[in-house]
Amino acid sequence: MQVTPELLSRFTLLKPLPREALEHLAPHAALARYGRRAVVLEAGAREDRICFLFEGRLQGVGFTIDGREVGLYFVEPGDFCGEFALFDDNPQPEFVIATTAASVVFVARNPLREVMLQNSSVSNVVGRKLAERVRQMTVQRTLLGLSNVPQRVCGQLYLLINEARRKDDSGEIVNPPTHKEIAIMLNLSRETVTRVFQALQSRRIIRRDGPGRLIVADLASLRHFAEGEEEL
Amino acid sequence: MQVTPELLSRFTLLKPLPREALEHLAPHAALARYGRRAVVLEAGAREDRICFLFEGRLQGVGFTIDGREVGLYFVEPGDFCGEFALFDDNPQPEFVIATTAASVVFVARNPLREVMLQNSSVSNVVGRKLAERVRQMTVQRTLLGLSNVPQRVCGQLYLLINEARRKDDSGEIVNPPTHKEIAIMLNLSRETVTRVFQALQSRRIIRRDGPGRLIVADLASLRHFAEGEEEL
DNA sequence: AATTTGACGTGACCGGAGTCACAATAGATG
DNA sequence: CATCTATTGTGACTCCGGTCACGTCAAATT
Repeated sequence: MQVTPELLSRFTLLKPLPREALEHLAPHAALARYGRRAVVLEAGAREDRICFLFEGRLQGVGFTIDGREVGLYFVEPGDFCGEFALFDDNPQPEFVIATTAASVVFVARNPLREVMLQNSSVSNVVGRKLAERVRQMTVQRTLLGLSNVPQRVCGQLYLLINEARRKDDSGEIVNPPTHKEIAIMLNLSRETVTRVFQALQSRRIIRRDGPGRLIVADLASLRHFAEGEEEL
Repeated sequence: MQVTPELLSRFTLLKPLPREALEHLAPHAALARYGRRAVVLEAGAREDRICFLFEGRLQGVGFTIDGREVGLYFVEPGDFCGEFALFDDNPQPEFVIATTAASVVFVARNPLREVMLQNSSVSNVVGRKLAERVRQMTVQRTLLGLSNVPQRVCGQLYLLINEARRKDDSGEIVNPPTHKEIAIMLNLSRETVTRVFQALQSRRIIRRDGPGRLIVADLASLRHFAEGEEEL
């Protein structure tokens, strides 16, 4: 499938690039579609391409030795992943899996690396991205440190809203992760997440709105619980 | 305190730099000493310098809202931390604290950033470092996913040996972290770590050798426990 | 030498999250 | 429409790691 420079320019990372650079990259780019649960990037593989998400949602996951899944982060449209390949030849540390049907654009590693070196803006963006990733992981790690489990769930919900749009006192999460996915992110059992959701729903703090929309009606309360000022 | 180019060249990041670059950086560098438990980098502060560790050991730690400490990583001599400042102006995400008396060299951010941009090797090393950091956090996160707690402790011990030198079937950890510090890394209580250590000691798998040296006598067994092939 | 501090060790108790088992939906698929 | 599968919902039981409350010991500080 042919990828046009215009398509590439829709990704935030590549947007600031001059036209020639995009035209240089386009021949080395390919579009791909994945179904739910499909593996987009494989852990341990030395990937030679970077993955830009066009639509859908991806999740980075690891696996413990005993087979448990470990959720690491989500990738939203416009964003990219697999950027490690730009820096070294070490293998991809984690799997990236499509949590919904998704279409992605792969850009070959070496051309992109060249562009990056010549274009300090890209270099900066990728660096920032990595730094941002570390920050996010730090926050996530901090969440895991919370001994109060409902608090953890509320904190995660709050983070998810941050990533999406948010209004004054309410917010919504489109295509929310399933309970199981959240559980994996937070090192919890699926049932525990369900129970916390039940508690939040009975308090009118969150509410489902059809399939694929979760409405947070009382953002302030959610934050209270997330910050542990109130026990659930 | 005056910092010489020679001193700077002892850090792996700066070693490959040409002499002029080091001389350019030296005037913007400063040596500092910290006592145990002192705060080297403050979370939330917009640091304008990068921290190179000369001797001692540092630990990156976060704090949850309810005041619990969250251990993130260790910094060993020759390594550096606070490299976020090189990429953006966002605040330092976590505290960096001296776990032992430590001496560090601070290098001002802007000169180093200039050197980095002109010197793609440095740019690469810093990028690799960040990537490595993400990998390490991923591994650490995976450890936290283990439901079996003794397994978690063994895994952490195994990681700590990796970082230090290791022989065929035994290894040693110099200046091992305290039980409390390990507990913080693994989201456990100090007592639990102590109990696991007791179990490992009674099985002759690990052994203290005076203060500041922990000997792993039976590395194979440790790995077995870490990989969950045997229950503790 | 006396005192303080912090690390390590150990038992008893308890709460809360995991696990298991099952039911009830909701979505996908033919 | 009928069927199958994935997600969500709920109860009962169990277990294990946190917490508390000590005691011991070595090192640092006076």
